[in-house]
Amino acid sequence: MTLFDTPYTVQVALDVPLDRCFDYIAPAPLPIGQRVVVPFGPRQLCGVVMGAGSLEPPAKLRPIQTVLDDLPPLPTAWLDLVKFASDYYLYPLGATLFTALPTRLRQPKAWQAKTDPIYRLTEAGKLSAHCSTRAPRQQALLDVLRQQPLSLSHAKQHYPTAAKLLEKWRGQGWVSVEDTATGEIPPLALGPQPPLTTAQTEVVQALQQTATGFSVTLLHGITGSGKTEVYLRRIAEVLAQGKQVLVLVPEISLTPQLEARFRHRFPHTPMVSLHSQLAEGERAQAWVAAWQQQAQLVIGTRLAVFTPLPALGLIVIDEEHDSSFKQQEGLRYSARDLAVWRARQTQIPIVLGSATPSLETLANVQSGRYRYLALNQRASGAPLPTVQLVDVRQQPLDAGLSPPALAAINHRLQQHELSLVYVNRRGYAPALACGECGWLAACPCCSARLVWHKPQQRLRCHHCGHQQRIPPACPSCGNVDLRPLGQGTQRLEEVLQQHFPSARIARIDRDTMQRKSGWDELLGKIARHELDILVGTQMLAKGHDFPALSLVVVLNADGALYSASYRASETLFAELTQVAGRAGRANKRGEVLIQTQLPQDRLYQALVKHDFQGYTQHLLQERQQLGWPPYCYQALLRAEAPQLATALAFLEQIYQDWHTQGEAYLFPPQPAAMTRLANRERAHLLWQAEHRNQLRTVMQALRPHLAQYARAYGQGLRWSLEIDPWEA
DNA sequence: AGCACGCCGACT
DNA sequence: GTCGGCGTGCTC
Repeated sequence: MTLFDTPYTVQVALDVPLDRCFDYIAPAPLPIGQRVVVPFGPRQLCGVVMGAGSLEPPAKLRPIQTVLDDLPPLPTAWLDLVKFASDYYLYPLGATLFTALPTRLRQPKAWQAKTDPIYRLTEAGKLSAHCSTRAPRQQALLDVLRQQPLSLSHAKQHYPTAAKLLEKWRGQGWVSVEDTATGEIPPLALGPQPPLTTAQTEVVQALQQTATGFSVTLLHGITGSGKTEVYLRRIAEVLAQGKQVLVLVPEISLTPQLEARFRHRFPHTPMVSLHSQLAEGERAQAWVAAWQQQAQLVIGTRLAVFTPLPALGLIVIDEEHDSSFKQQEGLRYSARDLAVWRARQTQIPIVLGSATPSLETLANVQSGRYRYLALNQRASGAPLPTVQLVDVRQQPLDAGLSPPALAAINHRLQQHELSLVYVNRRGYAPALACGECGWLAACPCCSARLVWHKPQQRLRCHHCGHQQRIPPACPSCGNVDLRPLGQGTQRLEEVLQQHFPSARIARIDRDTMQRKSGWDELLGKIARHELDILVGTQMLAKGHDFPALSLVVVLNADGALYSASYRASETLFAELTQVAGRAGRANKRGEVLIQTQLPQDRLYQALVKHDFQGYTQHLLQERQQLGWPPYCYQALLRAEAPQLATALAFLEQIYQDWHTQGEAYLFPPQPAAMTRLANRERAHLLWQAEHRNQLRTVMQALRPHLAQYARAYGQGLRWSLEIDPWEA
C-alpha cells in the first residue's frame, strides 16, 4: 500500500502564530491529542492532532513524519481548556496549545520518561533494617518505607540523597526494586494538625457544604487568620477520596515555604511543584506525573493552571488578588479566571483565598456568583494593629523619615522589638538631580529616571536593565553638585544606621534577595532575634507567614494616589493592608505609622479604621459610576515600534476603520503610560463594552485583519491583543 | 515565527 | 564578478 492509497487525513495544531490548523496524511487513524512530527515548509515541527479529516483538502498534502506514541494522546478535557483559552483570548490555537505544554513536549522528539523505580521493604528488611541513632533522617525514611513502598522521586522528597542510600540498602537486602511507577496512590497519611479556631472550624464546615459540584468560594481571611490551615483541611478530604488537588500561588520565591508545609502535612502524598524556575526537564517530568496521576497534589504558579489533572477534585488559589496570576506577554491569560473555568468544566469546587480580595472577585460575590466566607480574627488571638497617620506636610523630614517615625523606631529598639520600614523604592535614591540646572539622570532607552545604586556606584534603569557610571558632573551645566532625590532602601538603611548606630539592620528588596538562600537566611536571623530593623519593599507585602513585627513604618506611599491608572488605589490599599497585617504578635498590639501628605484621603482613613469593606465598597461604587471594570469589559490592542508615530499610525488606521463598528466603545489611540521602554515606543487602543458579548463580537471580527494592518506599517511594528487587560 | 526567495552595495 | 543586506510571502 502506498501513501496515495491512505485515506486518513488529520488536522494538526502547530507552534506557529497562524490562526489555523494544517492538514496532513496520517499512516492510520490517529486519536485527537496525539503528538506527531510533521514537515512544515523546510522544517520539521512538533504538532498535535486536533481532528480527523480536512475541511478543504488542499492539493499538496504532505504525510505525517512520525507519530510520537511515547505518551498517550493529550486528554480531551485538557484540549478543551486550550480551545477555550484560544477562543477567549483570541490567540491562535496552535500557539495557545504550545504555551500550555511544557517546553520539553513542544519539541519534535519523543518523550523519555525518567525511570522512577519503586523501592519496597523486603521481609528481611522489615525484621532487621535500622539506622544509627546519629542518622535520624535516614531512620525517618526507613520508617516511611515500613508503611508503604516509595518511588525514588518520592523518597528524594524525604531524603535528598535517597538514591545512594536506597541502593546501599538494596545491597544489604533490606529493600527490593520494582521497575515501573504504577501510579498507585497511597492511602492518605496526615502529619500533625494544629487545632482549629472556632472561626476556622466554621469556615471548614461551610466549605464542606459545597464539597461536590461546581462552586466558587472567596475565603477572605485577614493576615494571620490561618487561611492555609483551612486549605489544608479541605485538601485532606479531597486527597482522601483519591482525587487530585491543584494549588496556585503567586510567582514569588515563597513556593518552597508552602511546599514544605504541605509535605509536612501530607507526608506520603505524591506531590509536585511547577514554577518557571524549575529546569525544563523537571518541569516536564512533574507535568507528566500529574497527567499520569502519579502526582496527587500540584502546587504551582500561574503556568500550573495548564497541568492536565484527570482526577482533579479541588482547586485552591492563594492570594487571588495577586497580579502575578496574569501573564503579561504572549498569551495574556489570567490563571485565576482560567482556573474558575476549569472548575466549572470539571464540576468541582474552587476556593479563592486572600486577605485583600480583588474588586473583580468582590463584585462576583455581590452579584451572587461567588460564595463569601470570612476569617476576621487572627488565629493567634492577637488584636489588630493600631494604624496612625503622620502628616508629613507638618513635619521636618530627615531623608524621608519624620520625627514621630524615628521616635517610634527608637522606642521599639529600646524594647528589643523588630521594626519594619517600608518604602516602595529599591536602590539608594530614585533619581539623581543637578542642584544647579534641574537636570535629572534619565534612561536613554526608556521614559524613566535612572536609579542611583550606591554599592555599585552606578545608575540603573529598573525597566530595561540599562546601567551606567555616575557622571562626575552635570552633563548639562557642568555643576559637580549632583544630589540624590527621594529615598530608596539603600539610603534608608544608611540613614537609619546613622541614627541608630547599634541597630542591626537588614534590607529586603530584589537586590538583596536575589539568591534563593537570601530569604532563608533572613528568616533565620529574625527567628534568632539577630535583627532590629528591616528596610524593605513590596516584596514584604507579598510574603506569606512573615514573622510578626512590632512596628511598621510606611514612607511616601502617596504616589499611587496621583497615578493615572485606575487600579492604583486598589493596589496600594491591598499592599498597605498586607504590610500593616505584619504588625503585632499574640501578646502585644502592633503599631503602624503611615507617613503621608494626604491624611484625609479615604484610603488612609479606611486603613486607620481597618475598614476593608467600606473602602472596597467605595471603590466599587466609583468604578460602577464611571463604568470601569469590573462593571465593563475591556480589550486592549498594544502596539510598539522604534518610533511612536509608527505605532500610532497603525492604531489610528484601525481606529478609523473600526470605531463605528459594533456595540463596543473604542477610544482613540493613546501613547502608553510609559511610552518608551527599551528603545521602543508604545501605544494602545482600548475597547470597552457593557456586555462581554458586545466586546467579543467586535474583537472576533477584527482579529483576522490585524496581521494585514500590521504589515502595512513595516516590520519594526509589533502588536498584541489583550482581553481583560490588567490596566489600560 | 522561521525560512527562502529575491533584487541592490562593498569586497576576496 | 560574488557575499550579504533585510523586504515580502508562504508554510498542509
